[in-house]
Amino acid sequence: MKYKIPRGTQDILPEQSKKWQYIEKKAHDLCKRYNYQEIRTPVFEQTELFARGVGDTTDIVQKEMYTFEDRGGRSLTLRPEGTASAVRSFVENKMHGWANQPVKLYYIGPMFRYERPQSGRMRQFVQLGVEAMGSDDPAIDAEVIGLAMDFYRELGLTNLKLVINSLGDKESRTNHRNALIEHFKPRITEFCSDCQARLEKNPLRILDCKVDRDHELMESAPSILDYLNDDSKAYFAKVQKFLHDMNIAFEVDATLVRGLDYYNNTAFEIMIDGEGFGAITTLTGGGRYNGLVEEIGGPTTPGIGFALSLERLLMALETQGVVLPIEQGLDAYLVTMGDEAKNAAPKLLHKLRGEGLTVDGDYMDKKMKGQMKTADRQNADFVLILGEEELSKNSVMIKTMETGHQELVPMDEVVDRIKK
RNA sequence: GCGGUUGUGGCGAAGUGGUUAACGCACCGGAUUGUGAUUCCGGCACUCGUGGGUUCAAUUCCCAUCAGCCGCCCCA
Repeated sequence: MKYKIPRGTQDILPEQSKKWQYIEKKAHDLCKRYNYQEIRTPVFEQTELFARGVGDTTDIVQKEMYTFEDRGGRSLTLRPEGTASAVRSFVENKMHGWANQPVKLYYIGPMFRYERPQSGRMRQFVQLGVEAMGSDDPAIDAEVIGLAMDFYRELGLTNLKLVINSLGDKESRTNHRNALIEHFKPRITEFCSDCQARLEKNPLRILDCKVDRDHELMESAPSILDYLNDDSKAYFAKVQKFLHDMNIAFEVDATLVRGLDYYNNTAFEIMIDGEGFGAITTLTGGGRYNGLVEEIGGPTTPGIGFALSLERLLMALETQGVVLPIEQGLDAYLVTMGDEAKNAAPKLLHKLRGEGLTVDGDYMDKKMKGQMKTADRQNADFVLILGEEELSKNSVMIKTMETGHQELVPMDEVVDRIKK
């Protein structure tokens, strides 16, 4: 084969795209109920936006971006995530001046990261992202988390685990980070090579290392929760109270770290339990990013949001055997015999479709038997048989496929007959 | 960026250094000249991911490369 799909991408074929349409519609409906409005931004942005927004020490920026130069010499990047774009648009369109605050936005669209593909990780993948900017009320943290949980719940997913943590403000984070380095550094050689690399890069990650989980220094390591200042502590307590009030189960994990630089205070992940799901169990990641709008050039504005992958959602639905209520099949299939009937087909099909019916007919010049077989395969409720006999009586033979019963119906009663 | 594993028709899957590359499913045609099941009969791979090498001869051996899958890192 001469041409192949690019690595880490996929064609979503009709059988799958039905599911996509279903979950996308669910997302739109749910966001509407929560009063979040859709925003559509370009799939590429100035490279600098991501370097600045996502953080130039992150893996995403350092080694995963699709960056290219356009003919005008501008450095552009296919978006690796959606928050930076949403914030850019917030600032550029001066949304901080909008009458309704906070500004509550969502988007669904493809993101791009240059990584080695594996289960649940593609180079092009689709995220549903939700962002609320302008409020630092802990109630909106709970709202955003609740939206994500509702989305999964309404689609029928079970065995979900909500994990939350507080990363504190910038000062708390720096202090904690230094404490961690001090804690591990003297004996870092006792740890795996990954952890040794993590020490300077991201010491927090040492805490959830699978290799060294039983090392005695793990238990005694300083917890971020002990480094929160009073405001951060009170804020985190409020978020937990609201989640509790909303009857949303969660657990606090002081080792939960998010990989993007912009997070502070509330951080959360929604994970899935269960066999056969592969190594990647995080379905949703999100958190608060109070410094980001300012970083991008806007006024000081708090924000919180999350992103979830639709591919991973579909995988989860698949492994849990959730069947989505997707309609399929035709209302009717038109079978014709003879040239005269064949010539009358377009007019009849067009009329039926104009009445809102899902119908199809033969374009492969098949014999009657073949046409019947096609109708059966396509799950048609009715077969409309049109031959010389029917034409001469200005009628159509309507066969109910399930029962096999059939009767001759005058042409102008066909629509009513099928609709009921 | 690193590691493991796989690559034969639309799909699944055998196979061998040398004559027509099994079989199953699907599909197409016929038996049934106006009817979807089943059954029976027939059809359906100038070719074994791609490129190169070894050989009289390669789908089979060697090398490279690309891709899929799984994992590490990281992330949604």
